[in-house]
Amino acid sequence: MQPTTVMPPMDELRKVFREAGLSLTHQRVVLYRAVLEMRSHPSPEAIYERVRDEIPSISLGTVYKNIRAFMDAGLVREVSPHHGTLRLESNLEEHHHLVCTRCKAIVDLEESDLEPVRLRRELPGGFRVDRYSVEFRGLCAACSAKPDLS
Amino acid sequence: MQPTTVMPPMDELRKVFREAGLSLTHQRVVLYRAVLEMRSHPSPEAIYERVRDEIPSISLGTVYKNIRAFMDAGLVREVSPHHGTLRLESNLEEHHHLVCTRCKAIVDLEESDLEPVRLRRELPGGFRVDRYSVEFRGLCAACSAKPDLS
DNA sequence: ATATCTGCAAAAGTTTTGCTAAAGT
DNA sequence: ACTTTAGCAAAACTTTTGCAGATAT
Repeated sequence: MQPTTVMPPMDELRKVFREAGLSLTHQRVVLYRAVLEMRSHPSPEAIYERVRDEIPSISLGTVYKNIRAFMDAGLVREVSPHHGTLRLESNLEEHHHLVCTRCKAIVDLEESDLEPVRLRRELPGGFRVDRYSVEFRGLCAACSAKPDLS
Repeated sequence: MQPTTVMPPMDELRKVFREAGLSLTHQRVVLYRAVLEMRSHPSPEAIYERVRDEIPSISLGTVYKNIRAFMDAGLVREVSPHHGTLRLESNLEEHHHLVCTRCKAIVDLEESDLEPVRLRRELPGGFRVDRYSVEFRGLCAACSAKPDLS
């Protein structure tokens, strides 16, 4: 198992939430713990299903609101910067992406722009890789020139 | 500019579409050319806006249907394998992902599982990279054991 | 002539928002 | 007491689907 996030005890949770400006509700504690425990990169729906065992009356809206709060506070992250709407590419060659997290612009990098990626260990059992690509996230020139106003 | 996809002449388009089992409609030709020309990894909405200059009566439904047809035929690809629903992660360390394109499972690879990624050239002007990660796409053991049935 | 496609509208899925009562500080 | 949150419902947004008339083969 990877040495990832450890379940924080209640008094540390209190601190984490206070620093994030989030008040400490039962729903929030259960949701946060669920996300830390679930190693599967869960969807909001999956979290909702899971948390309902503990709080049957919780609403999906509450799940979404808290996920957003956790993301805004930097407690969790979303896996893909362009979830939400489909983005297409016609470049079928192996290549990589530069992604602006602000304006969602995507720019291709040619495969030859990078040294080949090399694994140091075997991949987890039986996974068959078709292809890989490297995603560089950051801010494009235009967005990093503008003020943040968030 | 990258040596990406070149605009195919009409008789080659005819061949491409025939091999994909797609009949040659005006809308389809205009849509396909639009996707090849747009280097911005466009969304369906962006393609719709663009194509409306040429075919004002085209419907958004037709855009979606043809995008799906192009993707199924392998003429274009979607940038992210997990668009459509948000996926969360609580691992805030630098790491990489193994993604099953069939069941959408996501597994973390530790940063130390890979040799560091090295660039051979400067990035396009002014882009500020916050972090990068490598995404390996393929089939997990369970999915590659099952038949395709698509 | 037959199969496929377009446009339109309805529907399904995902996420956000507004409101009031409830809970946290 | 005051502020923030939960639950609920409505709404917004993205994508898919069903169908009748139009177009392609």
